[in-house]
Amino acid sequence: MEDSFAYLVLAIVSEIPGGKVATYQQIARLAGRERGARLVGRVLSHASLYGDYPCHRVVSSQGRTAPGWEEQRVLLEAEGVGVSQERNGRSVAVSMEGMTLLF
DNA sequence: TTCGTGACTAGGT
DNA sequence: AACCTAGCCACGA
Repeated sequence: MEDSFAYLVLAIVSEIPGGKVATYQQIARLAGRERGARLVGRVLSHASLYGDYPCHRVVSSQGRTAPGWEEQRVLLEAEGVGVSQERNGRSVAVSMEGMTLLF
């Protein structure tokens, strides 16, 4: 298997301090794969198979949370990350006033 | 090998 | 704002 990229991504994710979030692209860059944002998403979708990681602190460039994962929004709010959702609970996004919290 | 798919992005309609 | 398209990269049928 040799998923060195996966381990690298997970290592980076585990370094994200509470209250802050990173984007898939940011992580991809730190992992040495500028264009690998989708790969990061794929790795995180299976993160539970590798161990426990704060994957809820990773959002899209638009601040969008993962599709079909309502819990993520709750977890972020619990850490003090402002989450603004559209009137109808449509798109959920992390508060982006100064956005890009990263680490 | 080609094709469809996905926790992505950026740009256009 | 929502939807669509074209790049993107790894995987499995």
